[in-house]
Amino acid sequence: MKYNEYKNLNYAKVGEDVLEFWKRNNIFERSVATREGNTPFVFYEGPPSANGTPGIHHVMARAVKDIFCRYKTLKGFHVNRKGGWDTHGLPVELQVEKELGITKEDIGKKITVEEYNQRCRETVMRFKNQWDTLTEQMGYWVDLNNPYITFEREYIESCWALLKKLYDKGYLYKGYTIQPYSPAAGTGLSSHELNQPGCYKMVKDTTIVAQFAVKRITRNMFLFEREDEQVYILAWTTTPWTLPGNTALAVGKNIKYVKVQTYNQYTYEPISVILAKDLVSRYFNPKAADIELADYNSGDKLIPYKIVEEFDGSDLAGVEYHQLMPYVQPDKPAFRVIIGDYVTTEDGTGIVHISPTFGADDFRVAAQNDIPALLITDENGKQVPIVDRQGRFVREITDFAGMYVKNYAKEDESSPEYRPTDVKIAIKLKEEGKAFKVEKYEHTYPHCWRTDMPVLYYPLDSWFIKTTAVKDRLIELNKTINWKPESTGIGRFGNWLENLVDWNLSRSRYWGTPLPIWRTEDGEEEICIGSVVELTSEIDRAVKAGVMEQFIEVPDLHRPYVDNIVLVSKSGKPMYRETDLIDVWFDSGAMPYAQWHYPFENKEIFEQNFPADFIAEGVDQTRGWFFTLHALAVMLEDSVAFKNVIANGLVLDKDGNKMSKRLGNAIDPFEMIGTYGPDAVRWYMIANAPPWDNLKFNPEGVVETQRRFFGTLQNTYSFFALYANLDNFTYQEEDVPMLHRTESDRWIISKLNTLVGIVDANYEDYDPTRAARAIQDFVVDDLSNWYVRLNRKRFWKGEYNIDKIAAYQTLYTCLETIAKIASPIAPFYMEQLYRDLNSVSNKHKEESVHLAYYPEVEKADIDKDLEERMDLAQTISSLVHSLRKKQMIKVRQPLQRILIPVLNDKMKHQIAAVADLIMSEVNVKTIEYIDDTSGILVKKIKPNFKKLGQVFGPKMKLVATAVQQMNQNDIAHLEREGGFEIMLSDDETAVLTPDDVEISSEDIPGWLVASEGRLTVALDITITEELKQEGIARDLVNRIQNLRKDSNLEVQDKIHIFMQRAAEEVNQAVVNYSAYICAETQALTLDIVEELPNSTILDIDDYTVLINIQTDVKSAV
RNA sequence: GGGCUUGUAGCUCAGGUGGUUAGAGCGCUACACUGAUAAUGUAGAGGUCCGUGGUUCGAGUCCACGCAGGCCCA
Repeated sequence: MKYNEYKNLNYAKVGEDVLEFWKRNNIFERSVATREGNTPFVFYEGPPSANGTPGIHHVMARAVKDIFCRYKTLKGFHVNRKGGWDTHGLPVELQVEKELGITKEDIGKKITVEEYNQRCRETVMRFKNQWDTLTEQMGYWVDLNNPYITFEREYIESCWALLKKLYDKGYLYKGYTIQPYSPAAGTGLSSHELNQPGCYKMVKDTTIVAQFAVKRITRNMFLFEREDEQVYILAWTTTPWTLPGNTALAVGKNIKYVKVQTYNQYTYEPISVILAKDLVSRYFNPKAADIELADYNSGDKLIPYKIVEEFDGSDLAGVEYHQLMPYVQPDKPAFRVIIGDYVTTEDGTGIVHISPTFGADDFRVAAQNDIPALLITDENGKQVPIVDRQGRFVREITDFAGMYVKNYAKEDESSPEYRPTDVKIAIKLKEEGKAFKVEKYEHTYPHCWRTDMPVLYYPLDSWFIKTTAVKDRLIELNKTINWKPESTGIGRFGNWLENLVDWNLSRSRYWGTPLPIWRTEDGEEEICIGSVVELTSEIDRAVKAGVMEQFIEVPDLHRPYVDNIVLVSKSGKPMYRETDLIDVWFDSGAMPYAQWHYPFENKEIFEQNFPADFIAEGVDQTRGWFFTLHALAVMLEDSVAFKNVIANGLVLDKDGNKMSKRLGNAIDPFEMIGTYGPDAVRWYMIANAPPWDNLKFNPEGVVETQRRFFGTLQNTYSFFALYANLDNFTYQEEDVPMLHRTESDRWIISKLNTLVGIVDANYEDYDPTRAARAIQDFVVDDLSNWYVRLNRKRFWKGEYNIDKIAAYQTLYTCLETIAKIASPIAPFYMEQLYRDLNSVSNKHKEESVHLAYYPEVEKADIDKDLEERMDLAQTISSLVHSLRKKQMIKVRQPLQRILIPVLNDKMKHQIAAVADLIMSEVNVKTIEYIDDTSGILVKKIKPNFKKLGQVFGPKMKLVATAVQQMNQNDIAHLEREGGFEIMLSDDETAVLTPDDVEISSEDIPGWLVASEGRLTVALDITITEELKQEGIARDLVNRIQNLRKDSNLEVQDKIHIFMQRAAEEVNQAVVNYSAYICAETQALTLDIVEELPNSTILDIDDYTVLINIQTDVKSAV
């Protein structure tokens, strides 16, 4: 059995071959099955939607998921991964509408709801094949055979069961939200409809800056200076018709406000007004600033003003004022100043008038501050706003009752009698002294695309889940979730929970999970259906009661089928389904339950798989999937839904721009994988930036990863395989005890074990990037560039002895361990590596690395001293190399010795232990150590700032100066006595200990030195005759090796060398080093001849040498 | 506008709890090596650590205010 050897490994082909192997041998299924009965590691798949093609960012997101599932499998956990598909929602609907060339209006007219939904069902899985292919090719292991699909009957039934549970707990209620509404068309508009071109138009509206009179109560007295002072808060509105609905005023927390004394320009009354400081100049003419308030005469054009006080927005919060237009009274305390997060000083007065029924922001801040909306009770006893659905003021608004708030009656606006309602309101406020300023203002305003009439923001019926009822629990449990990165959990998600509003479930659409609530027309009675069985029996009742003509089986829980069902209430009235669909986020948030058709079946499976140990999705899901999972889990199970979560960032193009098909900068994942193979793509994405940072995806980076990491690893394996095959090393021998292995063997094994621990800790901490980087650094720097480089000869030279076996075993262990610990990130390549090794050695019974187990850290094999001295060896070698370089002495020229000043015994022993390595690496004969006793060391002293800073603090500078002024004698004194007194000032001294400073050797007089940190190395550059000859010998070896290579000789081929007599130094070198040359070049004989035809001319420094090598001695000469 | 996040060499990124010469890889330049060779090694050039203030004996690191990019929300 031989180790596979590859020429020009094709990484894409590795992917294909390994995939084939996995499929043939059911490796994925077995990686789950072989862990059956072990502790489960629960993973939830956030379902993608297959109505679009997958992009490169999906590779990123899924690589992250895959890594931890594979890792946990290696650690022995039982990791089920059920796939899933998200199938409902607006994107599908829009795509279908676009393809059919229809709009929402046409549904139910040009096309039946049934046909429409059928189209959606077909469209949503259109690219499923592409998704499946990508899943396979990128190596994302997830069960695609039994996925959950959100449009399936069982799935929807589970959603219904959950909704009913919420309903029974009192968490489901009908309320309203503020939505764009067209009174002329009598319908709500989606934001999508509003974004149709031409909907936003320039209009000229009457705007009012209204004066809200501050109440003269104790709470507000800080705003008043005099008994008779009238203090008003100014607020601007472009929709005066909303003023009767005012219940609050909003200020910005950090905005500066001022109180200004002035006069009302319509009534000439003296007033004090409050507005944002930055906007004073917009309402007051600076020319009037110098006029005394007392000099004002009624009717003067220039109105004097005086800024008398300044406040922060937060000071104003809580100030109460008198209702501006007291037609209707609220049912709770209102009319006070609140903080609004969206208030600016860009226009208006920096104070915003709040009318909760007519603005979405208004509604939200009012709800957050417990400010009621102004509602009246209609003839049905229903609470309704003060503007009806036709856009008219209700009866209660006496002065304006029945008037359209906008011109929905299509009156002739050019007629001299025509007065918009807004103007009438302005006139009334002017008369009452409540208008500070009225003017026309031109701005854009949305219009209904069908009627061309202005849209109102208006409360429309909506079903809600009362998430605010469990807000504290949501926050509390969120704190137990391990978020990566942490800031998403406490920041983005935490803030979202802090500012929670009830979850608006309603969607006025067709393709989605229907709301399972039936109501009587008066809304008095209702039922929430929680299962198909319940629905069937209710239908049965309805048929018996006669509200339905005949019994129908429910074939599909979608619209329109459920809409055709009429149920009967307790009192015998017909109940119709609330036509809303529910938010698709409910579908995905329900997946922990619905994927198992829980609670109808699989109770045990559900319980074993809840909550999830781990989920991962894009950070854009924070308020989507992450929230709905969390909210449902808290409300239904009083539990978190997931314990660990990675919120990954975006994948941008190499310039940091968002990828889009339109801009043409989108990267095709299939092309990437096809070109570079799945492993390099995955490794690049994971190693380049932490998943939660945005990734600037540059294909050149993939190339680099492939070359630098996979290339190096593959080179190392090839090197191993080449010689192991020659020596028939199959790891059949007993492990060579560590004691009998070389320093470098023990070093790399020590490093390897350290690595295994680091990588384990990083995976455990859900930080794949650090894991990948640690592996990469080990492979490139430690294993390849140091261990293999230093030990090459042990592999290809000499007989198959214990030292050679130790080398093979060591390198084998490193490669195999890397295969295991890197397999979660690069599952294909590492599989091949593992199998290439294991199929020869049969060390493991598992035929796949993904069935194997994560290696244990052999603590006994970790030797920190050894790692430290190898560091020393590397640094010393590097210093010597740099000295050689400066002197232009090539490494092949041996040198006699290097000198290393040692500061203590430990350092000396540490270096001595790796002296052989250093000597062979830098080609010198001996290392000499010099210490204090030599008397030639020049030492350098530097303060230990960290330590001294803590002691001396502000006097640090004095200490530092004193330390730097110490001479050689002082340093010696300090070292000898363990203390040294320094002068800080004339009358202040301090005693230093050796710990307070760092002492290093600086120079060796008369030598060529180089230093780094505390290490200094001196090189003896004398080249004796003997060294010179050895250098020539080594050069000859080198040239002969080249000749061997050029002649295409195999590594093990023996040769005969003939050299024509050359310069005397060369001849001498050949004679003296004949044995060495022969050994190195696998030569059986080396002869100097007088005449050598057919020879190769070699240039060695200044010499010319004629050489001929032959495998057959007879053909020579 | 708000919340979160990023900003360090031409590029991609490291830089626990503050410590005085800010690092790596790639790229660039020069040299070396040549039985791992479509490799490798050594050296060099390259930095207002986004800006401005502040805290401190000492700030890439802590604080404040900005600037620029990104995401989510409005």
